[in-house]
Amino acid sequence: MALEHAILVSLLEKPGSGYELARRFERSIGYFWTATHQQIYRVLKRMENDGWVDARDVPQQGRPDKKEYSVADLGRAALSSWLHDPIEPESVRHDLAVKIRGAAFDDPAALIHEVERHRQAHRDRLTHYLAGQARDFTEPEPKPDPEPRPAAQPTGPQPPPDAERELQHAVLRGGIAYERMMIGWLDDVLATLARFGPDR
Amino acid sequence: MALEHAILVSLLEKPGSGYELARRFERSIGYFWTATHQQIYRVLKRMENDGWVDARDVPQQGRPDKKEYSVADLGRAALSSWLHDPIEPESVRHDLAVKIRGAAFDDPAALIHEVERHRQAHRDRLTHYLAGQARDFTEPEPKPDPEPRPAAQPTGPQPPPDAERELQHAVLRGGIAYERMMIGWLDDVLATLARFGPDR
DNA sequence: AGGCTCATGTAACATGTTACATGATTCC
DNA sequence: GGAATCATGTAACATGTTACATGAGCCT
Repeated sequence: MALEHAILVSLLEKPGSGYELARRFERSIGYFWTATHQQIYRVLKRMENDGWVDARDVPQQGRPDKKEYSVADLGRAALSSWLHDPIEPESVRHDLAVKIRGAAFDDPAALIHEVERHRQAHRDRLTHYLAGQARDFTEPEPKPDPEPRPAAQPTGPQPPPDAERELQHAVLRGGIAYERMMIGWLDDVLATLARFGPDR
Repeated sequence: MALEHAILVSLLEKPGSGYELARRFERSIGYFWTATHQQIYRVLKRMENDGWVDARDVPQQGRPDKKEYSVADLGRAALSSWLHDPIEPESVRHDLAVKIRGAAFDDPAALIHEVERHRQAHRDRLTHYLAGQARDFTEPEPKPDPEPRPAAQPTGPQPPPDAERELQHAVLRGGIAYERMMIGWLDDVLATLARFGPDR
């Protein structure tokens, strides 16, 4: 499983509390992974016990204190080892595809609204991703980091600092490609469903 | 959850044993849903208890007997009701995307082989889908069913008989679009990774 | 006063994965 | 004789989901 690893990556990109992680999993990380706060708190506790992350209490004004987590050496090593382990290419799970094949035994036309809803959701996500891309990845030259990184971590190899940004962009382009593909396919499905009108 | 519904759809398309279902989940149904035989046996047992499916012992020559399941009226009703319930558009989970973002904190070039492996797996699947499409969906006219369906089931509306085939094809086209998208994206990722060579 | 956001959690349950177990037949 | 396929299952464990719980402060 990779929830732990997704958390490690997110904390390496920026330390934060369980709550903040949960929010990120609704946004940028959520492009390719989802998790609820219950899951995150549970896993985070285990990771703390295993020494993968360090926690530090951060008092705040006007807000409850938070525990800010950051990646410990053991966590960094665990991530590195996972990165070097091959994983099986997963197959997708599409509830909607089950519905589409199931519609043949019910009323195909009744599915049109559902498919249109999904199409709209994918359009919305695409719009959101494109906005994010325009916001974060339009500068022709990556701006020279005005404040250099705190310090090079002691462990492991150190890729150039803009690798982080470039690879985030590559993943975002994947999200964009996925949403575009889905919109196109759902149009195809709608055209197919339309051929089985309500009274045929 | 939709494993039960995926099983119902598969059994409506053709009755079969748990073992046969498990095989189908590695093939056609597996395009959009996966399940191991353990899961299938467990769920199938529950479905039988709930009266969603009927089981019938089929003795075979040279092979162990099998329990052939078929969809009962209650199961058909359950499927129909699920089809009419809206579901949330799911977000994807891509281990590989976690790895790609994680590579920024390790050695990006070390990921190249892994990404190439995945690209190959998607190419293989695409080839397999295209072969299936050529095999099953090339006739310009759907062949007139020589042996008409056993009998119209008593429940629910009855779409035209080629709806099943057409909708299966639409789902397969989705699989094809997905694999093509992934291959294109992984090429993009490879080009990005290549910019962070082993000795930069 | 009521609802929202920030912040962290417990408990129960549903699903999914991995390992193990059995036994017949067919193919090499 | 050994491996693969057909066929069905149990048990233990890991993950993921849903519901519930608490409490401070901010906004209207």
